[in-house]
Amino acid sequence: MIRVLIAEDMHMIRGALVALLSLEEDMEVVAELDRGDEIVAAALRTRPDVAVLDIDLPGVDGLTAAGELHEKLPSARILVLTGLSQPGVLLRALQAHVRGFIVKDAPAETLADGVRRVHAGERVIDPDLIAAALETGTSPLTAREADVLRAAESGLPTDQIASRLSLSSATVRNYLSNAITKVGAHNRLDAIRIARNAGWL
Amino acid sequence: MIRVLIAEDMHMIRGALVALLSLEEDMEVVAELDRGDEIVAAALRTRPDVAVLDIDLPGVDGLTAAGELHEKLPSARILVLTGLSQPGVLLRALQAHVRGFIVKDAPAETLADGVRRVHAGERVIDPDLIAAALETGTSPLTAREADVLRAAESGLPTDQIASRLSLSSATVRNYLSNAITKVGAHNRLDAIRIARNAGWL
DNA sequence: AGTTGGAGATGACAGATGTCATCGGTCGGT
DNA sequence: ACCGACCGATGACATCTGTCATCTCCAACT
Repeated sequence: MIRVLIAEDMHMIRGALVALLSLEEDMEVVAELDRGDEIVAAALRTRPDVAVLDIDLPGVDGLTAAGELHEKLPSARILVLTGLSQPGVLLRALQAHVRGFIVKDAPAETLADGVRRVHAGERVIDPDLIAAALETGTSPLTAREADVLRAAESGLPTDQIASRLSLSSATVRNYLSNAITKVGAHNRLDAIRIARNAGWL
Repeated sequence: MIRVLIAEDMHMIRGALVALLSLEEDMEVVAELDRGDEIVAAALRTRPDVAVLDIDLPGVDGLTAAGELHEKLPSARILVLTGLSQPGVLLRALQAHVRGFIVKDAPAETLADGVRRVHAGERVIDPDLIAAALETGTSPLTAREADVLRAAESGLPTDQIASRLSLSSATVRNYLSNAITKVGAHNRLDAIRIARNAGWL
């Protein structure tokens, strides 16, 4: 019997995924979470063999939780489940000792299959995603450039981004200019879109 | 036995929802779709009592499909399932003769329950969503203003938006300026974000 | 010890963006 | 026949953005 922990923020999807896994004879869902910051505690209590984590969770995101979980309970194999396929995210996931990476837009059987294979010690990663990740490569942005882009996302003008990050507004413009050039965009909006799709933010 | 059609683009989620509904004694999933433009044909073939439609589907979106379906097969009651809760979308849904509106972030039982109630002729709408919709009100944007905002979304500069819509670039700036003022934003990026969240695009 | 690269800043400049007043045309309502 | 609302356009203006050259400071390599 494979003991499974599952973390996914949308209740209905989570319920549905649990229903899906419960149909399998050799699996048992031992914990259901809707936030990232409860994962480690729940895992220590329920000792799952496999943890299925969504990436964007309230509290802390799935990848951060994955890193912590690997430290505190190395016996639990981690399988990440993600909606959008952002290549950059895959690299971060691998650094967090994630063993499997499945996109929600895959056939339903893939999940149970992935759980079994990860439990058996295999790595499970969508080949298309590997290709995309290699193509996209690692993020060209420095930490600050990424910070500024993230702040720009909410539509704030340059000077407000500056005060939020305690920077000079001229510096903010420089970072934005660098970021725009690096990702090959024409303006900040474009840059945000590109960086988001690549998973660099 | 309630005959259910289900349309949702992410395979795994769709599979999971089907698994969820199949657990109910009084329901039967008679059709599974992953695109909006196949909904009507599939419905005419399988004659479902209730159609569960996701909003953003490839082909045509769920609401457009809902309108068509209501015309071609009025006996099918429509239940819309959506991820983000964008108040503006609810209004469009009601105009498309949708009988129920459920967000994915609701307990799993809500779905089966919603299907049953819609089948019985009731309307099923999340109370929080109704409140949000009333607060947000109807879109303040004219058709063209919305067009321009949508075109601006991909990060194109003003003159390229203009040529794409066959407008003068000065006109584009006027529409953008109007839109920015109407939604209470400070620049185009801000306006896009606000309009998206409200479901006005 | 020297070099490289990131963080942070300044000043100058061109071009993009947002605002405003104003115009003409069309269409639906009263 | 008239009014109002939307579409489309122009010109002028102020401000915001994006680019570039240049500078300091600091940490990490070699």
